[in-house]
Amino acid sequence: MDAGSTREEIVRAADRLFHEGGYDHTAFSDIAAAVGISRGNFYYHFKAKDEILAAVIARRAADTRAMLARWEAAWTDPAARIRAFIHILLAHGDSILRHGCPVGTLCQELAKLGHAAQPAAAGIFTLFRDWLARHFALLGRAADADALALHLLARTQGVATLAVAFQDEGFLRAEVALMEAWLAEQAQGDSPPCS
Amino acid sequence: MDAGSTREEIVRAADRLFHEGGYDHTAFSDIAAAVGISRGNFYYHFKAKDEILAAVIARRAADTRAMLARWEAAWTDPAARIRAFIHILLAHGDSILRHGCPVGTLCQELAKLGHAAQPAAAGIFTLFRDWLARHFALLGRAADADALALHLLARTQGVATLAVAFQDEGFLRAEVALMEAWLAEQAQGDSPPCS
DNA sequence: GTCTATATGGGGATAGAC
DNA sequence: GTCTATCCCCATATAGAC
Repeated sequence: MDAGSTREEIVRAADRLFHEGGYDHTAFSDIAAAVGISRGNFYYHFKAKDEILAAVIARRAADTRAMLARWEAAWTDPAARIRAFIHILLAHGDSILRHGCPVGTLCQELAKLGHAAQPAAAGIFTLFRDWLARHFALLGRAADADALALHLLARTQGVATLAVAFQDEGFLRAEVALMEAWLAEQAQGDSPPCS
Repeated sequence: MDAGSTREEIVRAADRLFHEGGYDHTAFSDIAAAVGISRGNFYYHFKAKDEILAAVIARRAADTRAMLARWEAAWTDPAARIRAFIHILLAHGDSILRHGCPVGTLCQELAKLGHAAQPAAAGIFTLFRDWLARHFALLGRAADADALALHLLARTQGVATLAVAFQDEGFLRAEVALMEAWLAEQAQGDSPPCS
C-alpha cells in the first residue's frame, strides 16, 4: 500500500471516529484498529495527533465544498438549493441522531479544549454561512443575507442538539418542515426582516 | 471540614470544570486542585467518576428547578416567564460564548461516549421543555405547546452552538431579539401553527 | 476525613529492525 | 512503509498511615 492511500485511509477513519466518539476520546489505537495498521506506523504519516485533526478538518472542508457544488449543479433556483441544505438533517438523520452534527460537536469540543484548531473547524461553518448568504441575496434579501444564513445555520444546529439529546427523529422531521415553511416566507419577501 | 461540605465543594467544582473542559477531559487531579484536596481523598466521597457525574447532573437539575421557580415568583405573565428563559442567553453570555450551553454540550458528549448517564442529562432539558410547554399552553397554545417548547429550546441551543463556534456575541444578542419577536407573535396567536 | 504512596492501565510518542 | 518494542506520562483507582 503506498503512502498516499494509507494516509487517506487514516484520515477517513479518523474523520468517522472523531464524529462518533469525539476527538479527545479517540485514541490512536482506535484509528489503527479501524485502518488495520500498527500504532507505530502512524508516525510515518503524521507527526502528532493535532496533524490528524488538521487533516480531518481539511477533508471535511473539501467534502463540504464538493457538496455545495453538487447542490449548485442539481438545482438552479436559490430556494431549492437552500432547501437542499435543510435536508441534510434528513439525509444524515441516523448519524445525527446518534452523534450529532460533526461540525457543531467538533467546534464545541475544540472550544472546551482550548485547541488551536478551533477556528479552522469553525471555518467549515463559514463555508455554509457564505454559501447560504449568497443564496439569500439571490432571493432578494441582500440586506440581511448574512443574518438569515446564520439564523438558518443556528436552527439546524439546535435541531441536531435536541435530536441527539432526546433521540427523537420525529422532532427532527417536524423542524425540517418548519424550516421549509420559513424559507418559503423569506423567498416571498413578506416576512419581517431577520437582522 | 465535614463530609457534607467537602462533597458539596467537589460537586460544585466538578460542575464548573465539566462545563469548561468537558466530562471526559476533566481529571480528578483538576477537581482536586480546584477544591484543594488530595486525589486520594476523592474516593472517600465518591466510588468512581461516574458517581461525580451523576451528582453533577442531579445538582444541575436542582439548580434548574430552582431557577424556574424564581422566574415563576418574579413574573406572573406566561410570556414574561418565557422571556426570562430566552434571556438566559444574555445572563450567561460570557460563559456560553466560551464553553457553550452546559446541558447541550454535556448531552452531546455523553451521547458520543455512549455513557449510561446520557438520558439523565437530557432530563434537564425535559425540565425546561415541560415548563415551557406549560407556559405556552397558558398563552392559549395548548394544542402545540410541546412543539413550541421544543422549537424554542432548539433555537437557544443552536444560538449557543454558533456563538461558541464564531465567538460572536452580537449574533447571540440578535437572535435573542428574534426569539422575543417570535414569542410575541405566538402570544398574539396570529402566527402559523408550530407542529 | 484526609493524607501519601502506590498499583495498574492506557495514552501519545520514539527508536530501530525489517 | 510497516512493524515490534519501548519510553514516559498521566489517568483512575486502591491501600493503609495519620
